[in-house]
Amino acid sequence: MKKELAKTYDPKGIEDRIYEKWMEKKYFHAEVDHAKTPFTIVIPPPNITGQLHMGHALDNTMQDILIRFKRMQGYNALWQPGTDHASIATEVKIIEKLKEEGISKEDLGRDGFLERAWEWKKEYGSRIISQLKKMGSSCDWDRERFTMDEGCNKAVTEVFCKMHEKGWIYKGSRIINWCPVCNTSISDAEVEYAEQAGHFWHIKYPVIEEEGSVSATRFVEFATTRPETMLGDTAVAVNPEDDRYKDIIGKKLMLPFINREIPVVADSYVDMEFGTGVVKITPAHDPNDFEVGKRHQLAEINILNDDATINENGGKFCGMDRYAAREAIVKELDEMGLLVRIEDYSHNVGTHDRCKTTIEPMIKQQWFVKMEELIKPAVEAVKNGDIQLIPKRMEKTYFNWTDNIRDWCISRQLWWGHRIPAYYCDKCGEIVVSADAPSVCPKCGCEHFTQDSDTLDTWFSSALWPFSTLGWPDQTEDLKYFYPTDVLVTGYDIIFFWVIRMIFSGYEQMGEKPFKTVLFHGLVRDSQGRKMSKSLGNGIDPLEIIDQYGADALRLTLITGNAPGNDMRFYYERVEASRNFANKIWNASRFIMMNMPEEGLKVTEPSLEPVDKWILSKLNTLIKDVTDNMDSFELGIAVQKVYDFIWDEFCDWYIEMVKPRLYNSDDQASKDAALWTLQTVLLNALKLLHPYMPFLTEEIFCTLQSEEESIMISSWPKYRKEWYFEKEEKDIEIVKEAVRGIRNVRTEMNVAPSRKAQVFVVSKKEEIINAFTEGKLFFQSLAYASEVTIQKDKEGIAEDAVSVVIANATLYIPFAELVDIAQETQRLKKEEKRLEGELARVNGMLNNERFLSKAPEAKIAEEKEKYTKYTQMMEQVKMRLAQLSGRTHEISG
RNA sequence: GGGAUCUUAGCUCAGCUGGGAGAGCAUCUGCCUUACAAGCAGAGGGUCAUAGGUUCGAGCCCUAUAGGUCCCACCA
Repeated sequence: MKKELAKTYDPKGIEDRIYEKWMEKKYFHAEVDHAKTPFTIVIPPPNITGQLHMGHALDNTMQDILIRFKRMQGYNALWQPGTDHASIATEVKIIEKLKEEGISKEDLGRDGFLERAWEWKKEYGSRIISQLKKMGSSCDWDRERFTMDEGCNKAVTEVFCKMHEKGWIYKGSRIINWCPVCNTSISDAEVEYAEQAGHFWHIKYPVIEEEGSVSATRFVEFATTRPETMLGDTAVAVNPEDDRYKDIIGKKLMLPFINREIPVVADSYVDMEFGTGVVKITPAHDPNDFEVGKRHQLAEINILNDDATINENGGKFCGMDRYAAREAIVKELDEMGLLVRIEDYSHNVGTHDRCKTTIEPMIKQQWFVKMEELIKPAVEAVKNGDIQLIPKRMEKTYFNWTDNIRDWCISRQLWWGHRIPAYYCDKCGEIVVSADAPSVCPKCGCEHFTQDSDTLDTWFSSALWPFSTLGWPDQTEDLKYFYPTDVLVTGYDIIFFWVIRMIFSGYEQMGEKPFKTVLFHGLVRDSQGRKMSKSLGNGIDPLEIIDQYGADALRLTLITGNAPGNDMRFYYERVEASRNFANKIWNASRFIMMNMPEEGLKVTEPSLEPVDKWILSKLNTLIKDVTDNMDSFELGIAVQKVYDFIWDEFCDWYIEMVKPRLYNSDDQASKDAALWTLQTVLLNALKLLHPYMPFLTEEIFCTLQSEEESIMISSWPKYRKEWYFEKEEKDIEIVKEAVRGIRNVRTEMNVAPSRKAQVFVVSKKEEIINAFTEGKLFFQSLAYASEVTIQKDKEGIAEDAVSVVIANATLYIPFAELVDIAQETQRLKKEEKRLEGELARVNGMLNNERFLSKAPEAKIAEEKEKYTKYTQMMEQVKMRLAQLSGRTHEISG
């Protein structure tokens, strides 16, 4: 039956309809099947608070391409989807919403708050999923998971208890990063350093003399960027080698306001060259000072409340905000004559990556994961290639982190998240870590416990994602079959947060890597190269693009011309180009369908003509190249090749070349062969393109091949020996070159297309003559030839014919009127010059003995061949020039 | 301070293990040729940041320099 398609491709309506069909047919669903090889990808779970942004769009397009590719190749492809509870991000959002209602989370209480949080999850968790579906993502939605669902919680608890037992999870008082706004500790990875303009306050403390009196003349001067922390100073340090201060080491200073006597200690941590060579030591509020304090047994005095106001240890500044206190302290120091000077100073300040609040280092009891041993297999795996990072340079970033790893602070003072499975005896305070609340205290026998109120860092559960989603800690069939997963696709920005943690968790819990390959992509930036962000308002909504241009166009845009790990800029013009390509394919398909017989094509073994063999051979090479590229994750290169093939070779050449055969019904066999080839090539090209543009390819495939139900479950094309046609490829390329040559001179000579002209081909070479004889027709349809005459010499060709020189042949096109000989001469001279250049290069190589002795045989042979070709072309150009010059003389003489 | 990366056509970027510089968009010229003007045919445009080096041969490898971007550390 003849199929009708609309004149332009309109993705609206089509995409949703097709996606629904795929869902209904359960094509995305994967079950354990030992007859097939699994190919697994776990999705980087998007936040339940999130909305689809360009980063997701890119990330999911890449995954979908790989999954669809492998599925078509016959793998049992599983794309495991799910969402992340994103503890802090979500909690902040919910608090904001509560604030609008005029209530705080404390008003609701823990249980009430969690109830609200689950409601939130229910409402918004599905939003991002439906948006992913719009992209065409072929995830197995039957397996959708959530990082805080029952199974994941079981996994988290299991890991926590196991690691605690092993001693790798411990509770301790450490300097941690405290966010006073979010009211929680955060890990080192969550601290973002930002350059801020600040001040360097030069301050001095008076020395306490031998007799115990505070000196009015002797001071020790130092500088600080955070003067308010002086309230917690418990020492001042100098370098032991520093001659300037040797005499005061061991002496005491008087801390202003607090009137605490603090010692001068010697510690090599102090840089003599920097500032005055003196550092005030605040062990409770600075990581380095904390270390110094440990070495010198200094007191750790916390001066801050959780909201960053000064606490009772701050004396009269108690209750003031940290910045207000800073101002007040500086003012009073100045009045006391202890402020030496103020210097402008730009320095890096640690901020919380979520809320951008300046963090305060504080000493707190927190839970940590000991990293020293845990990280080892993760380092080894990447070193020995067990896990491959793409691009390879990401390894350096990876090792940079693993080599300087510090213990991971995993407790968060939040409610939304996995609650720490630690219980404290109400009577004696004994800590019991276990999956369920203990009934009796092992120490005192008390039966009342209180669970740790903290929750875990959200990445703690994401770290288990590759196996928790497959059923771990239960030894499920899914887990045995699908684990380890194959590829992880993600942005390089979460390499520390997530990738590394999944790797060491995989080795520790499963004894096996979580994935074989990590494919990194970069950031999608705006057209000016800026990060897309809410505050800048420069974000482009993928859903709007889909609405306007279709998901396929968006997907193609995100993949084309982008190498792994590189950032890209987003341009509407590029989406338009992608959309145009979709339309191009649409129309080529439409053309083919319009020419198909009503009853469908019956031919099974067509007698192929050279041009059919040529395009099949080209397709064959394409299949091989694209498959190779995709196997090595070169997605951008692969799709570029499909694009070029479809647009240039197939549409601009092949279709144009076979049109006369389709319009002429005299030779049914030839027509059938053309139709068969058109259909075969199109279907195969569509398959190659399907992972990139799933909707369009499905729509055409099903219209063209009504007996097959879906392209996505069709088989991936394979290279076939019988589709390799060396001779035909060569012959058609010669014809193309000649056609291009003729078109070229015609435009240069300003000959209107309507004016047909006879073309003479002069060549002595048998194979050239054959190629042109076979391709005669093409010169009429593609190069405006009225007639093509092939002969061995110049006999009968007008002297003023325009000539086109190609290898082994010269084409002459005599136009009715005189061609401007000067112009024609000039054109040929240009060609002569070009050939001179080519010959000079080839000669340079072939006359170089070192080249001949050292270059590979094949390369030498190639250059020799070129030499012959260019020499022949040169001869013909020279000959033609000589003829024209003779004619010029005739005319002028 | 340490590290990574980039510098290729007017713009945005490809260019895999070294072997005659590419694409898209933009520009110019001609075409509404019965699949497609979201198109067709043609054209112009690049000492591949700079300077050295290795090599028969360098956009690609090495060194240095300049400029941009990013990551890590955080000298108070």
